Amino acid sequence: MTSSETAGRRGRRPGDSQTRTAILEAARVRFAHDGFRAATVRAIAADAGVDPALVMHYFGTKQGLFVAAMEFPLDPAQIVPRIVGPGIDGLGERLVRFLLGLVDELGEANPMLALVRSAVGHPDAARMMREFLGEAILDRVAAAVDADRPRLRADLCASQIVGILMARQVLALPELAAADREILIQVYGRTIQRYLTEPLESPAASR
Amino acid sequence: MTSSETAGRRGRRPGDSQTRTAILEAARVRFAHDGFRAATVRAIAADAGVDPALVMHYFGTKQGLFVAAMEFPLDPAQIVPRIVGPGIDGLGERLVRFLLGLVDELGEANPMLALVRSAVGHPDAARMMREFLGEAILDRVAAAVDADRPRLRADLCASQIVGILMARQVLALPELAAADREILIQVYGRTIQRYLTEPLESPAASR
DNA sequence: CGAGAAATTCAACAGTCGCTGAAAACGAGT
DNA sequence: ACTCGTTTTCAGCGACTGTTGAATTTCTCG
Repeated sequence: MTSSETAGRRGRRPGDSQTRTAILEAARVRFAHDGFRAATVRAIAADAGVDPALVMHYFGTKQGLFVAAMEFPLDPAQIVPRIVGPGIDGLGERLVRFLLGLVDELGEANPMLALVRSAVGHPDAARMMREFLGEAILDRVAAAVDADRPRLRADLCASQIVGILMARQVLALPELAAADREILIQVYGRTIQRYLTEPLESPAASR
Repeated sequence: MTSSETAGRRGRRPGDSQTRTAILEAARVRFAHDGFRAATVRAIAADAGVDPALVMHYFGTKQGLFVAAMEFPLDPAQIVPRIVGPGIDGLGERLVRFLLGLVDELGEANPMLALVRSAVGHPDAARMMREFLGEAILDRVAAAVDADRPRLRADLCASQIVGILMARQVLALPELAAADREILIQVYGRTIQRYLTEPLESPAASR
């Protein structure tokens, strides 16, 4: 792809340099595909048509590259109001619709998928996932609904959302991947709505 | 731990040999902790108090060790009837109760967690997870319920179950880990019950 | 007791990984 | 034209990985 006649030679290439963003894009794809540990600096550099040392020059360490690549393309302060704004009714459906739309839109370079895949065996990624999905989005959504135990409700939602990502993208469950999106939005939307609004039974009042 | 005076010397140790099962136990713990890729043969051997070469002698390859370690301690043909037997009513709750009980009971050496953690970046593990959770358990449970699209319903259940494992064990969401088990059983149980029995809206009847 | 099978370790090979230091080629300012 | 900072590659180091072949000790059976 990036095999012009100047690439491969030593020293700076002529013209404007977009190698930094090319590295970031390649990193997002690789991290989303393989997770933090299995994605190698060498492979990312090769995808970007660049020497591995250049990656270290720009981002210092592999971890630094990971943090830079996970910088999310969307600001939670903008998306949360769009989900919460129209009111409690249909909240779960809007959240799931937004999530599935995001997955389709981001394609191979999906930071959320990269975080999920990396969280396994890389605690830093698990923390980043908690901070983004939990604190930045779901905690605010749950707080907007005026119900008891908003933090627990946010965690319940997170468990179903992460499960959707794992089942569709990682496990590749066939019926789930092939299912009509509107059906998934309605089914999962009702689940999220329940986790946000339904009364959480106390164990004493068992049924 | 396993530092008797005979260990470390060359050749066979005196007495009965339980090293094979010790290796399997250490492998389950390591695979559950770190996943297939990050768990090293050397670390597993060290935990078992054994030379890495002995692992290869018994199991051939790291993949062979993985397959042997994932041999599940429970037979699906025995557990599925216990869940389905009492009837449709309370099915979801029984399934979730069984799952959470299993997680507590297995402790650190949890093959399900090992499969989830390994599925990322190791397609063989993803296939094993699909075969065990999907085909061996959930497909049968969903088939016992007489509803349309049983395969899709099984996948929906799988997505929530995998999400529970990820959220509690991998992401370690604090409220979810601290929550009362009976509450989780009831909340998740209702979700599973819905996925198994509720009508799946058609996209044409979008309302 | 003697022989073969089993269990166990040692030492090492070949590959990959993240990372480093130096050198080369280019762009921009004076 | 000269200099300086930026971009880029090269070559390599040290650590770690799965795996192997041979050597050593013990057990088992006749």
